[in-house]
Amino acid sequence: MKLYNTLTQKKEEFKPLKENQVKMYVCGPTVYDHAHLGHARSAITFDVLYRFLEFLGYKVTYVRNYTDIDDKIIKKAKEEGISYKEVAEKYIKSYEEDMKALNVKKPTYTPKVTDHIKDIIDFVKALIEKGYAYEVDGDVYFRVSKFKDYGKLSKRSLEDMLKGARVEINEKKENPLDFALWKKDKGFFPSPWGEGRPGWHIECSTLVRKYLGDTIDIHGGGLDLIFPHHENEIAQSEALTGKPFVLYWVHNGFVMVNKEKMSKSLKNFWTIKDALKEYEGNVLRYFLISVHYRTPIDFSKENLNQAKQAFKKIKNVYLDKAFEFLPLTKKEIKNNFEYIDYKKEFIEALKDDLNTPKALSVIFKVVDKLNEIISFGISKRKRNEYLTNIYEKYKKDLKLFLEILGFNLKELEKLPSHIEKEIRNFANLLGLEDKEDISMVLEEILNYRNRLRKEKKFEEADKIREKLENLGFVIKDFPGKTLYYFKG
RNA sequence: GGCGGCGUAGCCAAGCGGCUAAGGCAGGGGACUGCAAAUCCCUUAUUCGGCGGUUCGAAUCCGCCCGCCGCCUCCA
Repeated sequence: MKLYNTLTQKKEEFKPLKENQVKMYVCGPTVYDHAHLGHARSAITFDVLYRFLEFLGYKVTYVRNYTDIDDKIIKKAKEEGISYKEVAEKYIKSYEEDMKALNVKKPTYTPKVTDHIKDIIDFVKALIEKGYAYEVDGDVYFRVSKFKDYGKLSKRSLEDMLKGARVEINEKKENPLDFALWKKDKGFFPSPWGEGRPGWHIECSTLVRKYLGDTIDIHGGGLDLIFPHHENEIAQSEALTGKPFVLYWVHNGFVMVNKEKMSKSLKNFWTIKDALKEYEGNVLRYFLISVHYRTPIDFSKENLNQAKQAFKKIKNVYLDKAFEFLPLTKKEIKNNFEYIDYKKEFIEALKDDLNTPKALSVIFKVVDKLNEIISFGISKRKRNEYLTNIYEKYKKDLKLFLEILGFNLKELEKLPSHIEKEIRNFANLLGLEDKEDISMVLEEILNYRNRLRKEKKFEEADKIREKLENLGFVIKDFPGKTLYYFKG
């Protein structure tokens, strides 16, 4: 497949270091608050990449870290009067809930920084030994001037950066651009330089090396991490190992609100939890992948509602069982349907730098085909083997495509618990036996209703239909059988 | 100032040198249905921010201009 590489600023053919094996690292959240839609975009972008690479047959080792020690976490802990560990724990839990709701597949490893302090210290020690770092009064800094490739990812020279002014003046540093590897801080972790804690960038370099090795295939994150975070990671890692750190740098674009970046400081963010109150996880996923991952995406309720409507079309056909309920005939039914295999088109779209909008358009082609067949079958009031075969193939393709893009199919078919409760109450009211499986309960109701229809007690039967429709079900009667699905 | 990105129908969004400019949302007309929902058929950009240039041929390449945004400080 092709991937855009920030380092070369080109779309490149993706060739991992080891054939059929991919090592991927993505910067996870700093856990000091609930994650917002920007975090969701990053998580979902790389989730789709992860799933797609696996689909292509690669064995992927995917690592996403939790930065659970940092200035902001400590600040938050002070504000709330709890320990930094409690803050981190709380928001890791929150993040994991969000990931679950968005159906983001668990990475192979999700290490926490505080579980790897020793590795970090070893890393820093080695950098000092090699002359790439120096200690001043309990702090350790990276000596930027010693690393000749500094700036190669963000495309800026040391002179440019200095001219950029806004560089913090720190008397301790040899060069204002040197960055902290270790920060002196009482009460944290013992080290050869006294008690302290890791600087911001060192944790990723350390964890990459520990879990994946000196050179990895893909390193991802939001565009805003290019500088300084990823630039500094390169400096640390390549200074230590002398080997290329990352083959493909992949960065996702921002979530925008009114043409401004969604961010904490602008206070224009929606947390994932806020969004989930109004939109199901599948809809948020649809919204976020309906734009190519490198293009900025505009967040607004209007756009989210469009995504909701669009996704509903997919959902409807996915759940529609009308065709399967049509009576099967051996006779030929004159038609000009033929199966078109869209798999290649779908896969090619994703192979082209993860073109998810294009992939979605292929899904709609399959959706249309299915709807055409269903509609045709209903108009003839029957189906045959030929049509059923095509129908089933399309249905299978649809399922496959939705799975690759990470949609939660189980969630699609699941009934909201309050609806389930109402159904049970209703069955009870009709004097029907309660069953554990809710679909069995529904069958009971519909069987009961069909007996009424047989006895020509239409008025009562219609009342039952009305009740189910009010609960959000689509009810369609066919000779001897009744079709239902929950549309919400 | 340095580096990077964006501008395609009412809205969202693919396309990145050549078949009739994908797809979705919204809208209009028709069909099906007792009604509704879902769905089907038809319909919605001679044109891709502007102006030049390269080319047999450009939304796609080059130049200039206009507008918007991001990074350069913590940030997905």
